[in-house]
Amino acid sequence: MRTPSELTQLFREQGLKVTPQREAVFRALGGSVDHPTAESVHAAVTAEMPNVSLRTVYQVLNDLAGMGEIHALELGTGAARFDPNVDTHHHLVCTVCGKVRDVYVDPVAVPVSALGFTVDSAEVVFRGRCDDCAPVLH
Amino acid sequence: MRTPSELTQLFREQGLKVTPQREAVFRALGGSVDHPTAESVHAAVTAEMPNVSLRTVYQVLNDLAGMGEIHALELGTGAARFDPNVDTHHHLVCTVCGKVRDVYVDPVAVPVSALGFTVDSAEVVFRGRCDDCAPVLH
DNA sequence: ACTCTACCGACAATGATTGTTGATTGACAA
DNA sequence: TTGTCAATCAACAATCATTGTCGGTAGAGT
Repeated sequence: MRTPSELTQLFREQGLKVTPQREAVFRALGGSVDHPTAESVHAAVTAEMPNVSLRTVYQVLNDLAGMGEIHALELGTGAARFDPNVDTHHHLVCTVCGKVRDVYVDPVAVPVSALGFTVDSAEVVFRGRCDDCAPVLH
Repeated sequence: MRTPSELTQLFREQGLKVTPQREAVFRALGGSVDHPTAESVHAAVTAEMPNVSLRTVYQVLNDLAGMGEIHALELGTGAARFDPNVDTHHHLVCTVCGKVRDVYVDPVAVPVSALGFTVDSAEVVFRGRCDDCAPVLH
C-alpha cells in the first residue's frame, strides 16, 4: 500500500474526495503489522475519531482493494483480513489464535497438470501454531 | 475418502448408525469429481431421496470431516467445498465460474522465516480462469 | 421387541457483509 | 466564498452460509 499522502493523490485523481474518515483508514492500515479485519480497522479508527461507522470502513477497504492498494484475504478465519502489503508473499495462519504472519516463499511453480487453466495468482497458506500457541497441546 | 462400504464399517465402529441418509451422502461424495458445496451434495442426495434435509447433510459432512475422511475447503468462493480426496494435493480455482480442480504440486518447502511457527499443513490455491472461462475477456 | 440415535420439518439465531434511506456535512471546484 | 454533490451518518433490514433448537417420529442395531 502506498503512503497516506500518495493515496490522497490517488483518490483525488480518481475523482474521489479525501475525507478525514478515509484518511483515518489510510493511517490505520499503514500502521498495521498484523492483518486486521474490518472490525479491528474500525476499532483503530474510532479510537481517534469516534462516530466513524463500520459501514464506512467497509466502503474504504473495498475501494482500496478495488484499486489494488490492499489485498482482501479469505483465510477461513471467519472474517476477511486486509493486507496493506501487496508484494508477492504468503501467509502463516495460527489455527489456535488466528494470528496471521507474512512469509516469503520461493516462487511456486505452476504445475504441468494446470494445462487448460490460466493461472493469475498463487497463494500459499501455511497453517499451524505460532510461538504463543505452540506450547498449548491441542 | 474410503468407499461407502468401508465408511459403513467405520461408522459402526464409532457407534454411529448407518442410515439411508448417511449412505446417500457417502454415495454422492464418492461419485463427485468436482468439489461440491453442502448445497450441491444436498441436491444430489435429494435427487434420489427427497425429504433429506440440508441440516442432515451438513451433519454428515461435518462428521466425515471430523473423521478426516473428507476435507472442508475454504476457498473464498462463498460456501465451503468438500473434497473426498484427502491425498496431499492443491487446488485451481476459477475466479469466473468458481469451479475447483485438483492439482498436484511439488512439496512446498517451509520457508526459513517460518521459524517460531510450527507448520502443520500447507495449502496452495491457484486462481485464474478455467478452459471454459478463459476466452471471456475480463 | 425395545431402546436410543438420527431424522424430520420448521424455525430462530449466528456473524460477516452489503443494501437502503433520509438527513446532514463538508471537500473541492468554480 | 459559495454552491454542489459526494460522502457520511445512524439506524435498520437483508443477505448468505451455517449451526442451534425443539417436539415428534422413525428406524438401526442390540
